[in-house]
Amino acid sequence: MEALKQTSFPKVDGREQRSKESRSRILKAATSIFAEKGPEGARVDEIADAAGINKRMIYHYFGSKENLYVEVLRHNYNKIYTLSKNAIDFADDPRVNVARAIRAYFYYLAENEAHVRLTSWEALCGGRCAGKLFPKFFDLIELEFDDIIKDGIERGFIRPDIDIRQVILSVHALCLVYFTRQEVVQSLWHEDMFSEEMLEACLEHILKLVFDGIFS
Amino acid sequence: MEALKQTSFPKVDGREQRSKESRSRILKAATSIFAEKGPEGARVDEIADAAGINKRMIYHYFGSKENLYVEVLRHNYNKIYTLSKNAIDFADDPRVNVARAIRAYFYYLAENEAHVRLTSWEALCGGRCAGKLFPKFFDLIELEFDDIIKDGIERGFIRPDIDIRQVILSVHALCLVYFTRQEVVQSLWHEDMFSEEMLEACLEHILKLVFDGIFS
DNA sequence: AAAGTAAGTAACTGGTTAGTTACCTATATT
DNA sequence: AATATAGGTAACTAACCAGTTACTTACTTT
Repeated sequence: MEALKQTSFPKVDGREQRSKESRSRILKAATSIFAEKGPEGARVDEIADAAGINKRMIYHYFGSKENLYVEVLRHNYNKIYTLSKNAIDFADDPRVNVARAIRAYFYYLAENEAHVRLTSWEALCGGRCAGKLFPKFFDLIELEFDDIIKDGIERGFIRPDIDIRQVILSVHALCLVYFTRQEVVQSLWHEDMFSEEMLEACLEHILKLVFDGIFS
Repeated sequence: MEALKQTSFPKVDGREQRSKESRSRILKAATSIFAEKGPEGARVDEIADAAGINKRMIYHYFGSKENLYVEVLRHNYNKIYTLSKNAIDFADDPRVNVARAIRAYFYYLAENEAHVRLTSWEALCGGRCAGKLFPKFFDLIELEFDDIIKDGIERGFIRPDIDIRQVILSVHALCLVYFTRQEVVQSLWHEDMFSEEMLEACLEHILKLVFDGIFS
């Protein structure tokens, strides 16, 4: 490997590689610590420790704590944006489409605590970024659902008086609440949640509610 | 008024009165600043300024920032606890009961931003208090709804396979989301929300969803 | 192999903040 | 009127934290 010293093939463990690794270690550590403590509570020293690098390097790669935070958010929004872009896949029955979309979102939240917490901090700390820098996400969701739901209304599956934006917000709320309001979940169930069966039961409840309501 | 110097009638503007007023001014200022900035972001000096008293007095009346925060939370939970205790009022139609309960909760949230934000901070900062100190609230709600919904099931208005806890959580989620996720609301509606008509439209959507779902 | 450059370190700085101290003032009791 | 006590103030302190400086190490290029 010492033979590969041409310009186009830098040493495998060379500066460039280490640099990239440092940058991504910082971003990973920052994601978990910003998610845990929020943009105010997170400490630059703690992020540096968790990333196993010197604090100076955070300023070298990201300029400031604020900038690092924005980068963490961008990463986070890109992830779900890409995911939902690729999730579009039309089936015949609009019920199947809606159910699949809800299921995908619900399990994404269940498996990405950092996403849930980062957006929650953003919501509380005045949406310093989310709303302004990454507004595309809900535009996409709206467009996506628009197609599915208009198709459903045309074919008589969905009530024509429905407001798509309300539906999106409601589904958002119904999925999110299990992960953002764990004190409430705890105080209602008095036991540990989030086994595979429990999650599936919650999702099923959401689907039943969206499809039929609670009244018979 | 200077004549009323007996033991049982202290001077109107005496120490006791001023003391009580100071205490409640601190509590009021603390509520609004803790709600705005959270338990970490709130500054004791800022609370003192807002209350128009010296910082020393906060330590005199409440001992510590943490203690003051707990007191603010206790106050907040007592308020809604008392409110929902008094809201029980059986009508014949379980639909009327459920609709009234949802309406009351929705408008309580709309009119009490501090409550919405305080519980949101609590949810994120690890429920240092809410879950442990004030678990009675959801027990009460559960008991209350339990009656209403069992009555509804017996009389064939409500689907018998429904889990009451899931219903409570869903209603909680559906009402809360308008006030906790304003970036999402903004990015869906692109306009200022929360006029009287808009609020009523949102509530109507929630009721329709709970009563019938979105499918026809 | 020498020079240049980027990665990395440790120790520091200036500003902020929870909590304290020493002191003053007004009210209530004797 | 004298004394005790609770309400109130300003200035301080010890800890903490974002960001910086001056320096060292190691890789890459010539």
